[in-house]
Amino acid sequence: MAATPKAGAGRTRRPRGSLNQQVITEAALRICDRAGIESLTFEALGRELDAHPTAIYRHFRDKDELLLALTDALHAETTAGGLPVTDDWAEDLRAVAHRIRGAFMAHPQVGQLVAARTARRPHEFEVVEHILGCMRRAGLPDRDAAQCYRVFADTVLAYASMEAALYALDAPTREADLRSWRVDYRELPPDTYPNLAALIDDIPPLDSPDNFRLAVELLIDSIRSRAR
Amino acid sequence: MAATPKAGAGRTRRPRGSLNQQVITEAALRICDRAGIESLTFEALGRELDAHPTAIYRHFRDKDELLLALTDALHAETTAGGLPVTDDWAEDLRAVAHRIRGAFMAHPQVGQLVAARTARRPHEFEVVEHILGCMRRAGLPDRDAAQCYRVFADTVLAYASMEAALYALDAPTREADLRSWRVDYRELPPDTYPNLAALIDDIPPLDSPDNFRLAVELLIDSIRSRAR
DNA sequence: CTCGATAGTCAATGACATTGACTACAGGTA
DNA sequence: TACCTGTAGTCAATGTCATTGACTATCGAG
Repeated sequence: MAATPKAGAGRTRRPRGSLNQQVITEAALRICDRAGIESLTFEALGRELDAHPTAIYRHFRDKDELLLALTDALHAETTAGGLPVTDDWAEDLRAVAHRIRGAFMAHPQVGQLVAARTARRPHEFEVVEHILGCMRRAGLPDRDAAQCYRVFADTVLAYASMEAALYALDAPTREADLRSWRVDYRELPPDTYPNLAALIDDIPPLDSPDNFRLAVELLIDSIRSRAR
Repeated sequence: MAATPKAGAGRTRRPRGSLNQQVITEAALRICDRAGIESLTFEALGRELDAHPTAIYRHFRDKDELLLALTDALHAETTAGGLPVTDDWAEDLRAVAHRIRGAFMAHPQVGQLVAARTARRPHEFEVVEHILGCMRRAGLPDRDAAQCYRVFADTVLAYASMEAALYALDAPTREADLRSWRVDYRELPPDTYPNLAALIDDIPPLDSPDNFRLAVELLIDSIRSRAR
């Protein structure tokens, strides 16, 4: 029965204004979430949209441009509904950091792209403005506020993106990575690696959410003491 | 004149034991440094080694395994000659962080892979041991030392990898990314983005080496105060 | 000297992104 | 109403890759 031909089961040509960056981006996001970034092909997009694969090229110059749009969608999700501003700048920094990580982990297949493709897109403006505000409210002078913004923001992006990458690995590979810590590291000679031997049981797993939390706290603590 | 046929200009079959993971990895590194990661194809590797492209498959299961070997080579370069241990744990942490970044920036095409492919390989053991030692010398109790190790190491890897990714972009794309900050951000409405308008001139460029430096200092400062 | 294992070679194969030519349709104009 | 015209959607290549299975030369053990 209609063995999935070109563009929809015998369907007619796709109506004229029915494709745009928005619907294509959403379809791409669905494919990534469902089947992984390596399944995001023009072929698959065509199927998802019930359109001809190359119809995408009328809306994105190439695949890279589509990927950039996906990362921007993540930033949009971060700021959706507005970023909360309280009278506690540290709490606000914490909140925005975890919101960024949340968006990345909700779509890890896309989140892992952010570190590789640093492009700054429209939806990031709001995050920049927000974090800058926190730094000023912390009491940092302009120069320091600007520098700490850059470092805080980029550290959060880099860390969250790396965690997303781990989370995006297929199960067997990911398991092998984690196993390496649980097993291989325990078999090293204690006289060559004394610290490792002593602390191996205390080292948090690679995928513990506490790692990101601690990273953020360390940064905030430092910023606080610099503000004095 | 011998228009570069298959495996070397009419050369005979490659001698039997002449290929191994070592020489292949080195050839791959040369190709990445010279022409970029996207030029690292089996075809190109064959040319570089004067061997048949598929000869690689006798030494690496697939391309992913080769890429993993490349990231391990970076860790090897980090620890080459040993990591210096002084009586100042903070200085030692600083040194190892910048050494990691140095290796990544020396081979940015490979460095950008590390965040995406978190796999821990043999040559990283030494780095782990070293950083753990610093944390203990800082005076942190075991549990804290282990947690701070995890966060410090992963932050450094993630940040350095992200910087490598920016540095690995082709010149036009990279220039566009940087331009976005110098130009686009200046055209935003000041009433919607007051902090951005006020601090735009103080924000360090995306590619300033001071960013990484400051990130490391913030982490070290926090670790120091936790050790008390 | 013979055999067997295996490194190196070779010729497909199949998945993709990308391109250039083609077609149909919407909206404007006579 | 009929005729343009630009452009979104379609289609059929093309070229680049990684990967595979079969083939062959070579090394070392016996």
